[in-house]
Amino acid sequence: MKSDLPPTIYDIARAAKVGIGTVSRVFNNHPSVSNDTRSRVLKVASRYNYQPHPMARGLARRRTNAILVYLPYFTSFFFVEILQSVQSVLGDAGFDLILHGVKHPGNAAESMQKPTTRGRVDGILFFSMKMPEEVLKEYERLSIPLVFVDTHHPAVDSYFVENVRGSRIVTEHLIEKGHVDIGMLNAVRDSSPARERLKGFRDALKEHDLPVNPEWIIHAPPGPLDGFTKESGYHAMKQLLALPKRPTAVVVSSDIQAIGALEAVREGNPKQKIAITGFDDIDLARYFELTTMRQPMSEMGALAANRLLERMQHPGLPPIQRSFVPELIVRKTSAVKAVEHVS
Amino acid sequence: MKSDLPPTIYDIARAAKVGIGTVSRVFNNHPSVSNDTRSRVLKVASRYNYQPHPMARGLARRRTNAILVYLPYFTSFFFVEILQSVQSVLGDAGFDLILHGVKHPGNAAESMQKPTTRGRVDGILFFSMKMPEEVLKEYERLSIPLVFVDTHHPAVDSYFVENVRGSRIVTEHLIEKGHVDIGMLNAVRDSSPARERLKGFRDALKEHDLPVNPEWIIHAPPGPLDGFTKESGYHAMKQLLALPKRPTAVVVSSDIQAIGALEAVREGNPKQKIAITGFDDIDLARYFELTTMRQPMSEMGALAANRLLERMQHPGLPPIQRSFVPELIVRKTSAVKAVEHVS
DNA sequence: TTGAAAGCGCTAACAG
DNA sequence: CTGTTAGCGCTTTCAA
Repeated sequence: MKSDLPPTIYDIARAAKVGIGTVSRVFNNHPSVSNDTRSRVLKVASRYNYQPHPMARGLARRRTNAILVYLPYFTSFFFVEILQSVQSVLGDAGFDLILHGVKHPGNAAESMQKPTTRGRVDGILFFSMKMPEEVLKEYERLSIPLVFVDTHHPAVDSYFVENVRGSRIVTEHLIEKGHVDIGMLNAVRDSSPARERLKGFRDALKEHDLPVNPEWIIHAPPGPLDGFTKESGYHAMKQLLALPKRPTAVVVSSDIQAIGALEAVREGNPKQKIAITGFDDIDLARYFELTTMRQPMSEMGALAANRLLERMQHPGLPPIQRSFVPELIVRKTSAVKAVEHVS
Repeated sequence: MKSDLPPTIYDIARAAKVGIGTVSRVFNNHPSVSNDTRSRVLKVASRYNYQPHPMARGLARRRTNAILVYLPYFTSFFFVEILQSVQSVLGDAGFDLILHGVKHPGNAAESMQKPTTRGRVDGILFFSMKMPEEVLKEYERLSIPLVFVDTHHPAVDSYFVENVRGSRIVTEHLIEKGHVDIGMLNAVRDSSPARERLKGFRDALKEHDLPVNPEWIIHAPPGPLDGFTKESGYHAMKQLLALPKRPTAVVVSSDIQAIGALEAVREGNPKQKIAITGFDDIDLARYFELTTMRQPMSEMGALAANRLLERMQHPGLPPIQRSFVPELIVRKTSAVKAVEHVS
């Protein structure tokens, strides 16, 4: 006797004296069911506490009602905020979120390893990593809806921040403040936001005929989170402070690193203060009075999630590229004057 | 012609000239397959880029390889840290994580609403909320493995922090510092950690024959995250500062609230400083030099995840209750002396 | 409007 | 060691 197993559609059908097809129709809001039978089925179902089995349903219907969120090890503040809005949008649409944190964002190829992707999800939200072309091809072949966030590719819906532009904006802010000797503390060299932010930095200096001192550009060594960590910022700043000649201002590639850098400065207690800027405007930034570039994280998350929903409905849509220009938030850490250099 | 659909086990079987049973065995590491055929199947499979369909597999095998993580709207720092270790343990064991953030932790009954729970997951990790008895009963009836974290129930594996004890410890710390007029800024009144922490606070005062001034015990109004927010702490402290007679020290029910409180104090700039303590020891606490009670978050997460794995293997296991005593971390915010009260 | 039957893609006996 | 077959629980024609 299969006593305690959850009830199946057969149990309900039998108890309601209808065919399983009818029960199915009721649970799928199919119009052609008489009100009478519908309510009868519903009553029986609720008495039995019946709920359609998602796996069986998924198999038959060829969809899972789950979407995969693929992101770099999800410990960072940045993602917490985005995830929130994503979950809100997708959850309301009746989708489950399957989280997949990638330990080392370098090889996103891990993605294809696990069967997770196959018939398990209806769509994928892919964050902040560069997807290898082969992997992308594979997804396309399987024609599984895909949306990029904080990264981009011409063939895929992409929602991202204009890093180059943003980085140029903060750098110019520093220049306007009178700084001439400006350095940069960057994340891991081959991370793409890192590269873009470096470019923006260089562009700004070049445009203002300011020299780029290679000694003042410090990249994080390979490590967790691609160097977008407090520790990385801390060490980079230590390194910078150890230099005989130091910049008066430093552009840092993320808030979290900037906070680490701030700590290093505080410890080092140099007589000449250093202006510091971050990137992201995470919650913490406010506490540290950190001048930074704000990224519209929640907005990006929500838009991307909605786009994924759309694309799942209409697979043929041409990919769109939506970029956001980050906003300069001026706080105290960039208020350091560059006096000694004004001649 | 079913050209572009993902290959099924039949395609592989045909191409490798074996039965589907054999293919299945290969993919399940069943021992009784000759090395010869095994490698042949594997080769064909990789050429076809075949991957077993999780839904079909789940249906046949009666398990999903996914586990549900059920937690209060997952924006808080606390959970980010726990999630990290959970994902690590469960991910390594080959499970997917389905995240479910509850907007209003009050009615965890939402849990049964969505079909999510039914055949979609093999186990559930339930965080920081009190689960209604009826819901618990339902889970038991379905005999779905369940583990509690940061909450507890005698019938369920529970990993939690001893809030009463912890709260008493910080309070005593303040007392030892010479404080006599001590207040408490709490979360929403009916949240269970809030209640427990209040009890610990009271116990400590009582034990030391210190008066409990009801005016100095401020509960957060109903709101997001049960009042475990910066804003809640900020407002509570404002309220306290507005009082004619104020305590010299305040026990706050979480770090994040304490940080809000700190901000209120800074703004208010009272001549008489106030000692403040938090609870949790989130990352931020260090920056604010906040004295607090550290909870072993990652450890709890990992242990709970492992326990869930165990329980899924051996459903009969008796429930265990594992409590953790938080550790007092003394920093600057409690270093305020209570001079005026020493007679 | 409804029931019956044929899959969805896979696993797990059951025979060889 | 391997092929065959009967489900897993549901959706979806196809007739009635």
